[in-house]
Amino acid sequence: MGRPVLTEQHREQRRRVLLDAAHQLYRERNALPPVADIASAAGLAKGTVYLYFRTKEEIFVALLEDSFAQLFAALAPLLTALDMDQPGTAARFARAYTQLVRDSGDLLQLAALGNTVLEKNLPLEAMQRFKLNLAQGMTQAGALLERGTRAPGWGATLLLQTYALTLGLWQALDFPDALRPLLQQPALQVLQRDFHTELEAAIERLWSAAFN
Amino acid sequence: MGRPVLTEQHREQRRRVLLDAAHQLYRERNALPPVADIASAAGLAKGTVYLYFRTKEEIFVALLEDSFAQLFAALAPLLTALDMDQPGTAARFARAYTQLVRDSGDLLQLAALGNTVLEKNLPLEAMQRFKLNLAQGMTQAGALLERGTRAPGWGATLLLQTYALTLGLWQALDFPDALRPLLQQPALQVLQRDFHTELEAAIERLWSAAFN
Amino acid sequence: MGRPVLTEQHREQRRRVLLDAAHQLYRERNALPPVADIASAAGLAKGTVYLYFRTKEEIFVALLEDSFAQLFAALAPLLTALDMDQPGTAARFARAYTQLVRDSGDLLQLAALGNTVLEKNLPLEAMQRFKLNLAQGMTQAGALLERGTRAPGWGATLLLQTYALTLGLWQALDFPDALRPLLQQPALQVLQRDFHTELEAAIERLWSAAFN
Amino acid sequence: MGRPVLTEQHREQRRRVLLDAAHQLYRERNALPPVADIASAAGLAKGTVYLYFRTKEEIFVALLEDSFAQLFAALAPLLTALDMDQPGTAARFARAYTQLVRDSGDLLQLAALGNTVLEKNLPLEAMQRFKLNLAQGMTQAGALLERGTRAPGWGATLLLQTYALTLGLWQALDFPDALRPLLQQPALQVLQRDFHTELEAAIERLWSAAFN
DNA sequence: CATGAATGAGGCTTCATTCAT
DNA sequence: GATGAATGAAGCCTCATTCAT
Repeated sequence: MGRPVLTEQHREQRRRVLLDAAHQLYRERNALPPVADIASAAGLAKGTVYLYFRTKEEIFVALLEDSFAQLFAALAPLLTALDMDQPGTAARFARAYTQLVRDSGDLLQLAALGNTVLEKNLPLEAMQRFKLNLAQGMTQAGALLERGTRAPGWGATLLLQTYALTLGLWQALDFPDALRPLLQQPALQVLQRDFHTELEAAIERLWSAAFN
Repeated sequence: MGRPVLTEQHREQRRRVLLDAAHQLYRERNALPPVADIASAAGLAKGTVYLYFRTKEEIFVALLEDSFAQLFAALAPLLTALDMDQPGTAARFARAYTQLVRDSGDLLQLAALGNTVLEKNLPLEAMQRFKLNLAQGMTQAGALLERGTRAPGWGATLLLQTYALTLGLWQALDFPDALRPLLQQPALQVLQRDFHTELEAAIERLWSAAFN
Repeated sequence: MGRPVLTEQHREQRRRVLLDAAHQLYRERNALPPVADIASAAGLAKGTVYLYFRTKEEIFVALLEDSFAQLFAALAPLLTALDMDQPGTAARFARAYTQLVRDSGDLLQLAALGNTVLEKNLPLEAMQRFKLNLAQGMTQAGALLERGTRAPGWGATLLLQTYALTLGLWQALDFPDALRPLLQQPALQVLQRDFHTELEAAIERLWSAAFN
Repeated sequence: MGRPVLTEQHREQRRRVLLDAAHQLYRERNALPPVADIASAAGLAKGTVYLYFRTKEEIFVALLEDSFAQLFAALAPLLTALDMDQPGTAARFARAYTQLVRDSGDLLQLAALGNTVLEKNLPLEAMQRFKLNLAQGMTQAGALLERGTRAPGWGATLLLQTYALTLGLWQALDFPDALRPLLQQPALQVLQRDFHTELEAAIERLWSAAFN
């Protein structure tokens, strides 16, 4: 009676192809590309996209979710291994964390779209799932930090602050390419810093307060 | 020289009317309103808008600049009065600062548009001016913090981090209205916090590390 | 010969299921539903629909043919029993006919689609068959009216006029649901009449002229 | 302060150009043409169409309203001049009316779209206006028929029936071009009649009953 | 200066139909 | 026969911006 059940795998593959194409185009253009372009970059027809995503925005939230999932996955062992009784916890975490962020690709770029662009045309359910995943990730990672000796919620709060600092710093220090040349001006000194360097310092500062 | 002065005043008035209309509409709709709507809300014709702003986005950057200017203006006396030799500096600042933010209207909402929406269609010069203002504001306010006894740049850095934490936290905790009902779910606990409360705690933490 | 029979029955069953589903959805939405919806309402797959109908429109013409067949089937005994020598023939027919129409479900709604929507994408052959059926129905029923004493074609003509009056009246008095509330306005009085009441009067008038 | 008030005239002109273009295309294709085609046929840009009509469908209702207005305008003198005390009223009206219909262009073709196609995407207000106009036209023309000696509503009712018969007959006798060749078949005799001839006969029958 | 009519690029989404399995 | 994934044509409408008056 019809087709075998290769379906589920196949479906996942297709989604992947589309996500990769979208990701690629997003990087190139720094803006949500038209669906037509995504489709053709994926070697599929325009209509096919809508078999896998209900909305263009849903594609990008999916991308964002992937990035977050990866980040949290990488964060877990890091937090587990973190020896919080030794001095220098903050510095050690800041360094490792910055590396994670560095490896996380366009996470921040995508995340910055979140509140403004993506929410505009996103099926409610998709938005909800995204927020739930985010909350869950923070809660679980937060628990790893508490080690039973801290007040419940302490870890999640610290991670929330960490995330906020990261996202905000990225936005403050990100410049459109066209503006890059102007960065030379001394008056712009505060803003012409290297994001990752600055991130490490900021996180260390935040965490050092949390571990005293 | 009679003409230009009158003209200049008039020009400023017109800009103001347009900015107010745009601001108002933005608040109502949570999205950049069409130029036609801004114009008619201001009691002007569509084409007139372009006599005062080159781009729709320029309107909103102007709004953003205003907000920042106000914030920095309010920040200066606060920083000047801040007695950094007393204990509790961080807490005192956090409290006062949170109040400023609370009073600053839609600063954050607008600021979140920055890197993604506004930069997309902004005359280079406008973008540049905005970044310069921001940098200058931070540098100057930062100097107030240093009081000569700190390394140059120390204050600006702290303020940059403060700003980043504020902006990022706002984005993390902001929910589209449509999602508000779902906030009840316990799984979303981490994200269902009150922004200003959370902000005060985060800033205090950040600053407490800076003052040890 | 065992196979084809079973097959033929089966085929007829399938068609029926699809027709019923289509009919149902059409009533609910007042518009030709997407094939996907018809299929799933029938518990079948989209592709399957095309094993039984060449075109979406063909489904609805089939529905229409069914309705007409029923109407003519009910009309025959009525016309046969009609005593045209008695006075009041027109009134008696009008009453009985209106009842038939009332019982005929969505015949008119579907019929109104005919010239505009359905013809747009209908295999020529299907359109032809439909028109033939209609013509035949009228001719045969018309013959019943003539009773040999009238000129050939007289009956069919009267029935054609009867049908036309019915269809046209339905369209004139049909209002989209969204407009229903506005029917209160006195200016709309002419159009806010009950279709069946009006139909009976109109048919009686038409027929009374034919029987003098 | 800006533009003179040539506007209103100009606006009317533009509407006319668009309506004519739409009308023309509709005749050619027997289907609502794409807005892009209407625009280019009118020598205007696509977006311009939406300065004059909110919806594609609104264009066609406007066309329909025009046709009706013309028909009613022509009907008034005809009804006024109609000597209802002479015998042969029905025949005289039927002849004159049929001529009006013949001259009315695509009125019927457009009218047949009404309940099905047009209502699908029509601003409520436009639909309402259309129905009001129609009702008003019938009511006023109906009053002319009553000459004070008939029950109020009698005339409007007769006209409603007249309209219904006209519209329905047109639909019954209209064949898509592709089917024209098949009309030769004797089985289709009932339906292969000339619309205007048939209309005159039908109207005469209807009216002859009304004037006895 | 101010106007607002005109422009036309831009982009999403729906859906009938096909066809490989 | 049945399936449903894939296709890609089709078409509406919005809106920033320009420019003739």
